[in-house]
Amino acid sequence: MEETDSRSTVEIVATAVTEAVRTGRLVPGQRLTESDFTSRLGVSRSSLREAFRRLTADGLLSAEPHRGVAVRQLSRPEVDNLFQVRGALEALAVKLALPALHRAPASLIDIQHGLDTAAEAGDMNRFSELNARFHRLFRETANNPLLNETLTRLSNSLYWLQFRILVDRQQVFETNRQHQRLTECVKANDASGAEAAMLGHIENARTLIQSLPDDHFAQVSTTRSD
Amino acid sequence: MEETDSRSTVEIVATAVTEAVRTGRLVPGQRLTESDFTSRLGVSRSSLREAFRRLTADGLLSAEPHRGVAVRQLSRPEVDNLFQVRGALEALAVKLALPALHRAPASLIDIQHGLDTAAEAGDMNRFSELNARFHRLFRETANNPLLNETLTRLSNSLYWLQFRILVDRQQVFETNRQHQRLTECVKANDASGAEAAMLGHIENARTLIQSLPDDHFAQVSTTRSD
DNA sequence: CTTATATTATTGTCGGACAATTCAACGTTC
DNA sequence: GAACGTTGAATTGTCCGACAATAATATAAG
Repeated sequence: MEETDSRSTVEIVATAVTEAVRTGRLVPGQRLTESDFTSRLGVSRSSLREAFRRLTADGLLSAEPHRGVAVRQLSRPEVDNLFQVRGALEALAVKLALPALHRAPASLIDIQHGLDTAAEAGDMNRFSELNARFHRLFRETANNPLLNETLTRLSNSLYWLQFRILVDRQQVFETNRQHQRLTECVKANDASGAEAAMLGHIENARTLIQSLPDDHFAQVSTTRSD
Repeated sequence: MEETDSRSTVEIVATAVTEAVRTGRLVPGQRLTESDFTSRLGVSRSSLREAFRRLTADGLLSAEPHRGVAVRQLSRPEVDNLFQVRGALEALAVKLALPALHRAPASLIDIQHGLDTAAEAGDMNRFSELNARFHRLFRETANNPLLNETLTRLSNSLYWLQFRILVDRQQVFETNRQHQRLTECVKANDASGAEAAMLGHIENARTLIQSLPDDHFAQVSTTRSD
C-alpha cells in the first residue's frame, strides 16, 4: 500500500487522515484513538501523535488533554465566529488581488464562465469545485502567503459540512449571482465594490449555514479558551 | 528551580522557552538543538519536540524539516504580509467590540488614561505594556475566540522585534494620538471611524517597522510555502 | 583553489515501558 | 431502588534507548 516513501511518515499519516475525513469515512465528532491508528497505518505513536498535532493546528482535528483527538466539528457560535474572521480576510484578499486580477482577468473569467455553465446544468459537484477555485484564485493572487495559509486553515475547519450546503438549486443561482457581481467589480476595477460583494457573499453563506438544523453542529460547544 | 509540577511537562518547556525568547536570552534566528534543551531542561525528547511543535504553531518558533526549529524571525516582506492580515483582523475586532465598549467604556478609558500618563512620563516599558493591553481589550471584548486566538498568534510572531520599536519618544506621542482618536470614536459610537482609526494605527506601525534597517529582519526570506 | 568524498552532528522514526488520568462497571450504604 | 464511593480497564502523557535518514562540516584528491 505504501509506495511513496518520498514523504515523511508524518505527512503520510496526515494525508491519510485528511482523506478519510474528506470522504466521510471519519465522521465529525468521532474520537481517534492512538492504538487504533498505529496498528492500522503501521506507524509508531511518535509519528502518529505529531501528525495529529499538525492536523489539530490545521483545524481539521480538535484535541483535549487526556482525551485524545476527534474529527473537528464546530458548534453554531463557533461557525459564526469563523465566518466573521473569514469575511474580513476574504475581503482583504479581494483588495490585495484586485490590481493583478484587473490586469490579467483571464483565469477569473474562465472560472466565472465555468460557474455559470455548472449552475445552468445543475452540476453541483462541478459548481462546488469551481466555487473553491474561485475563492482560491483571489487568495492566491493576493500574494500574501500568511493570508493564504490562514484562509486555508479556516476552510479546513469547515470540511465536515462541505456536503451539507449548496444542496438547494435555488441557492446555487443566488450564490452565482454574487460571484458575477464580484467578477464585474473586478473588471471595472472597483475596489470597494468588490470588497463589499465578497463580504456579502460570505455573509450569505454564513446565514445559509446558520439555518441548518442543530444536529449538524457540535453540541457541547468546546470553546477552547486559551 | 521548578516548583510548579501542576502543569504538564510540555507546558513547562513551552513557558520556559517563551520566557527565554521574551527576555532575549534566545536571539531571533538562533537554532534550538534538541539535545541541548533536553539536557538543560531535563525532559525527554518526546516532550521537548511537542513543546517545539506547539510553539511553532503559536508563531514563536519556525521549523524546517531536518533542520530543527529556530527563534522565529520574519523577513521584511513577511512582516508586511503579517501587518496586512493584522490590520484587517484588528479592524474587525474593533467593529465587533464597539457596542460593548461603548456601553461600558470604563476599562478602555482607564487604559487610555494610563497611556497618556506613560507617554508624558516617557515610561517606555509601561507604555508598551499598556499598548498591548489596549489592543488586547478590543480583541477580547470582540467575543470571538477564534479572532482572539489568531491575533494572539500574529502578535507572538513579532515578539522578536518588540524591543526595537517605540524607542523614539516622538513616535510614542504619535502612536498615543492614534489611540486617543480611536478611544474618542468608541465613546461617540462611531463604528466606521473607529475601524479606520485602528487600520491607520496598524498601518502606521507597519511603516515604522519597515523603516528599520535590514539587519533586523531575516535574510533568506524562508517564505514557507505549504 | 575547487570539487568530490567521508565524517560528524542533528533530526526523524521506531519500540517498549510506566505513570497519570479518564471512563465505566461494580458494590456498598441509606 | 437510588445515590454514592471504589475498583479496574482503557487511553493518553511522558520517559528512555536505539537506529536510520538527512544535513552540516571536515577532509582528501584533482
